Amino acid sequence: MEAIEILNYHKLKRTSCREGILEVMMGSKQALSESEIRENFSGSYDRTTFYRSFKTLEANRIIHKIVIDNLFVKYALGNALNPKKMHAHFYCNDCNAVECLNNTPINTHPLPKGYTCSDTELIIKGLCAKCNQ
Amino acid sequence: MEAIEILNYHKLKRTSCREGILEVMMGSKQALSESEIRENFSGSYDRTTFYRSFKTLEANRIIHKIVIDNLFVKYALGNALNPKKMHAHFYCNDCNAVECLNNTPINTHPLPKGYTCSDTELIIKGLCAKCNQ
DNA sequence: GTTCTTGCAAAATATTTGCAAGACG
DNA sequence: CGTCTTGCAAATATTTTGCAAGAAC
Repeated sequence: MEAIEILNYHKLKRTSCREGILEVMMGSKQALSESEIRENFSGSYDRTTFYRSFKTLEANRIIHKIVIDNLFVKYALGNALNPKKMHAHFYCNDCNAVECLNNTPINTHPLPKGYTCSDTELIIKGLCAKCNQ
Repeated sequence: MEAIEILNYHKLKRTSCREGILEVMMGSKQALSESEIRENFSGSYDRTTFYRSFKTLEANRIIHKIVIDNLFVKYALGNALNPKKMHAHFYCNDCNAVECLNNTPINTHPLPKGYTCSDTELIIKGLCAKCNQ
């Protein structure tokens, strides 16, 4: 799926900022921060515009946000076919990379009486293959 | 264990700010934010001092930090006997309360080849018993 | 042409740092 | 008394908001 198709599908206006963000993200295996996306960007946009674009894309479940402690905020593409499917995220303590672990299932967890769960966030921290050498 | 004992045990100077923070936290079943702790505080301290105190207490594993997306940063007492033991956190979407789920085990999760895990963070979001009524 | 998006400037917020004064042990 | 802690002021960083101009459809 191309960036433009995604925008059309969600009935979002095709602007070069949104299109560029999606292209950068589709070209990366890792989650990217606002500044990382801006660095890989051909055009030049105001940060405000980036933040607003992220918000729109997130509201449409095209991308999702991952917050590592308070250190990093990164964004990753959602699974367009199954946007609600939960998945775990991996954070490398060494190179700070963040990636989605689509094959790591999240088990259901027992909760105290009367509690209900709507969502689960699992962040696994450690060292990625490169940093482990 | 009293606040002063905890400080002594970790060879930290007994200052009224640290002592007060620990007392407020020991009196709460929930994780508290910097501002919530400051509100429940008898004395009056600079925010800088609070942040530095949190940092010291966290470095000594007396408390730990829980970050909910980018919305809330809260602190909770660690388990003094077993500070490294991981546990899950519950976040209530309605009342924004955060609490430690000490009885919820965190399973080990399969990782890609070459990856190693040093820590796991699990945040379960939903509604707490009160907000579920 | 109407509605949504952008850029700019400015505000809000959380957190950190340097430095001198003060408290702890 | 030496070291660690505090308060103040200021810096940093991130994100949000209002408003007018501009682009999309």
